[in-house]
Amino acid sequence: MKTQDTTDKLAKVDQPGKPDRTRGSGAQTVYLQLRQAILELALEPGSPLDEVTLSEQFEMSRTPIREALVRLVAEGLAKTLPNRNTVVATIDFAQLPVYFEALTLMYRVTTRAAAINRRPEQMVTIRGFEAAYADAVERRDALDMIQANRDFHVAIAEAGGNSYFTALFTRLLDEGRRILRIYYQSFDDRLPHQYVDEHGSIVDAVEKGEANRADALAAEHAAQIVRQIQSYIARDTVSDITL
Amino acid sequence: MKTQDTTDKLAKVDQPGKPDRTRGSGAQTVYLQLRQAILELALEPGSPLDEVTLSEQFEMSRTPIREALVRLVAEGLAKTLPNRNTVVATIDFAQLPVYFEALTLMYRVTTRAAAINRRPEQMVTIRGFEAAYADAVERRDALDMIQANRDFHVAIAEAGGNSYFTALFTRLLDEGRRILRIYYQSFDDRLPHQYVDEHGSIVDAVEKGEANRADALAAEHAAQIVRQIQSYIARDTVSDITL
DNA sequence: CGTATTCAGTTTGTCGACAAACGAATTGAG
DNA sequence: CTCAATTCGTTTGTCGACAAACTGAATACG
Repeated sequence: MKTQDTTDKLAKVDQPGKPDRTRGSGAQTVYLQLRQAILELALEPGSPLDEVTLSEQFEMSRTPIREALVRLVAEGLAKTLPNRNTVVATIDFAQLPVYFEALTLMYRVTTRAAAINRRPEQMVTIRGFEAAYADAVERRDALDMIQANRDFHVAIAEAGGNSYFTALFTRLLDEGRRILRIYYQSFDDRLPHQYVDEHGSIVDAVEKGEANRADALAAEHAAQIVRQIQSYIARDTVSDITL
Repeated sequence: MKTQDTTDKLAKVDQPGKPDRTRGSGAQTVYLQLRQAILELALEPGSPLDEVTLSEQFEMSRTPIREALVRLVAEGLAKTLPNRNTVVATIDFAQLPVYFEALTLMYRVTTRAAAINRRPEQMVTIRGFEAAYADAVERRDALDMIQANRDFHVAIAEAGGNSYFTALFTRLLDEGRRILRIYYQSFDDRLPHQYVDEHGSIVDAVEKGEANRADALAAEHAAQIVRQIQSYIARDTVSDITL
């Protein structure tokens, strides 16, 4: 993405040290960028993450690159073949039911907890992301929808106050972006509007502290999403994509 | 008493003059050993993980040490202070309620799933760990109790077939070893025997595929454990341990 | 006497280099 | 012409070195 221009080098002769990059930021930068690229499918599942190539692209040594890769592997977003190379983690469609099961439970648990533990200032944040989602739907911007939807539910989870649930939920939602991204490009506009309404109901239940209702609404919301993705998969026979 | 040197805590058994170790094993070895030491409280929470010291102890360069530390940090077992050093993660007793909440839910969910998805050969494994736990109770070996109890429930979780739940549950149980270890040294022998009975009931429900009963039993089992730990904490006013 | 500053000392973050391990291409035998 | 052994090239795993950033003590200044 960042192509080096030789004229730049010549123009910057008077600067002795070239890469002004704060000390601890190397690995962190690479980690965040790679992570983003993987979740956005800019890096396809299975594509190799070559250390020397990356070190050239990011204009730094292999060491910070390596640290970023180790972190990604620990997070499950990449996989290292010993003595060989590291590749972007593949999406295993056979594990989708299990993924949906976990996702649904986390939807329910975090929303229920939020209804019990929410504080006023957290509701402001939640409402902000709710509006952002509605706005993205209005503009039919699928990417912003995904982002705002994620932020909305993560905010609810944080209001729930259980960091273990929040962590798992966040990971599930982020991992889901790789699936959702396919999904969100292929449906009509009716569903996002329905989700906006469902978000409204959830916020209402959370704010009023109605835990059981919040739980039920979250369950239905999750079921709605799962149903749509499943129908899309069934429709297009993506089953043989063994990425 | 706070000035413990990590040297004696990680006694190196390796002596013969050949530092030949298979290529990819360096970082992995350090990671596993440090992880074990942290979970066993051989490395106290808050104690520093100095890279050069560790590299001397393990007789290897700082690079594999560093990779191990990065992994531990990613897993939440250590924390890096930028440009300073890395320390063993502290146990935050204020987060205990949240921990118990997550632990209880995972007990329930994994046991329920096992009752639905278990296969015969998995029951064999489960019964094996069940016996191992009973045996450890018989021998009054607290360490083996912790280990067998963990293996028992992880085996059940694996029979449940949801890798997301298994992963979170495993992490919770392992993290819990740091707490359980204190706990298991301080109670009378009555409770472990009760746990043996509860394990028996759970296995029975799982084997018969009675999901609701398995769920309820797991919930009660978890509540029992939580109750005991809480009473222990209340009894000894450990509240000011700000590790 | 208290506060700000300077000056070591220590530990990390990053670098370039080298050799092991593995896959692919090449060669040789049947 | 097929298949096995060998060589070659590429990528990783590990190493030692160096400079930056932070800590804490010692010092100067009000």
